[in-house]
Amino acid sequence: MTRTLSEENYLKAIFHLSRNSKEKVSITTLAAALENTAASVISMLKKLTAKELVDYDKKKGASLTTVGEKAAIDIVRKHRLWEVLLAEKLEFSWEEIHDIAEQLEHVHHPELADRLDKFLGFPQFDPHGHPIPDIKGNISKIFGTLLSESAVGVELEVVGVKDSSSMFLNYLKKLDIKIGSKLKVEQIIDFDQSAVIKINNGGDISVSRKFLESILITSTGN
Amino acid sequence: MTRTLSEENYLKAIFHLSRNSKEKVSITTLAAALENTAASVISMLKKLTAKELVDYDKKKGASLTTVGEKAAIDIVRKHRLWEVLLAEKLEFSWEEIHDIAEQLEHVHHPELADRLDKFLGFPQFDPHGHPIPDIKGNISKIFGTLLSESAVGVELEVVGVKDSSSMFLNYLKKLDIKIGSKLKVEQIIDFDQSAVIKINNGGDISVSRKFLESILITSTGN
DNA sequence: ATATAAAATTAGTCATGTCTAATTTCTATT
DNA sequence: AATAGAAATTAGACATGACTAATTTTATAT
Repeated sequence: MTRTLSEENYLKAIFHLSRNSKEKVSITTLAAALENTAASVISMLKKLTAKELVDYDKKKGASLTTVGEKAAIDIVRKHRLWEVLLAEKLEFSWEEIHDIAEQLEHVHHPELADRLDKFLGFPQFDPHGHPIPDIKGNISKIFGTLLSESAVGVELEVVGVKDSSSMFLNYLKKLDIKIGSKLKVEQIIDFDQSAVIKINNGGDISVSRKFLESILITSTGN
Repeated sequence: MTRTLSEENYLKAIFHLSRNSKEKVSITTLAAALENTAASVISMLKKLTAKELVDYDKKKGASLTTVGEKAAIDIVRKHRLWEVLLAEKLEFSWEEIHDIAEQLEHVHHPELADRLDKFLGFPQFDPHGHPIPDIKGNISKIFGTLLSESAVGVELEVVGVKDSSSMFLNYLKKLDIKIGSKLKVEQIIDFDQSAVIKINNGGDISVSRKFLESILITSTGN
């Protein structure tokens, strides 16, 4: 029951997409996420259905079976643990670790994740603020809320990002935003839902709605 | 110029085989090492020749170009560095690390090997006693000599193995032989070149010629 | 020198996982 | 209910990297 690289990437994509929207995933959505064609997606879903990793209903779309979900969580666990190692031990930066972890997550060994977990001191979150599934596959609820949900004028602290692309992370780097940074929403522009925010009590800057929806924060209680 | 998994495995195999025998490598030898057919080897050698990673002469066999050798050394460097991490940090045992490192060696990132090297404290040898190529690709001469070359009655210390297969390493584990173990060749049997050896000043045991040729030792000067 | 065995090569097949180009099936709107 | 547009599906092609089954070349022993 060894899984190919492609199979693992499909499982992971279905997992993330159905977690976001909480629904079954359509062919078109999957195709966009994986940057494949709809035809390719269909043929792979047939294969995964035959392997009983995926349930596919032409009306409602694809979802993971119990076995498929376990496999997906295992990959996500490895991805996030490797990210911690890359960032904390090998001193890679926020925007470099994702692409390396995309490769490392496919390394197979029954004990690898657990050994990593132990070596790293059982971290709860990866460097992007995402929860690391535990040895049993339990995933703690995401920590923090979206910056887009925050009230104006409240002191906030960055606890994670929803987008791990190096494009976004490089942008954050340029803005000097990292986990722990202080933010405050100064005003929301009705016209396009963009906002003016203050970073680390410094200058104001204008950001898009998409930006606000990509950052996880907690209120620091002020 | 990204290399596929298969390409990398061919480069590595040619590197190891031509290092052992110091000669160009034949199709048959490569096929045996990679557990592929001769036909498959030929078609891959054509591809690698077209990419200028390999020189292939039908009379003399295959060898690596300068670029090909650099690529091979890079893979070997990553393999051995990962083995150190797996053994020293993640507490995997001698016989487990090779197979995991076979996967990890194919993870690509321009700085990964150097970051690992630094984190691990610039190790000179991997857990099997093999030299780790440095950042420039220089490989220190192999440390130790073959147990098969040792004189009878001399106190010896294990510094490495030539065979990293889990089959051999499990055998060593059963015999309680690891790096640093004391050995002494008690006698050589003329008939089949097997030997009686003493392990850690304990009981005598009989081993084959093949065994003697798979262990690297130094004399402890007694 | 020639027969035989080993090694190398060629030709053609196959599985995997993509793709494009139709074609069919849904879905939403009028 | 008819229909336009979106989504899903099918059919067929292709690259990769394996394979088997001949066939040719090379090396070796008599």
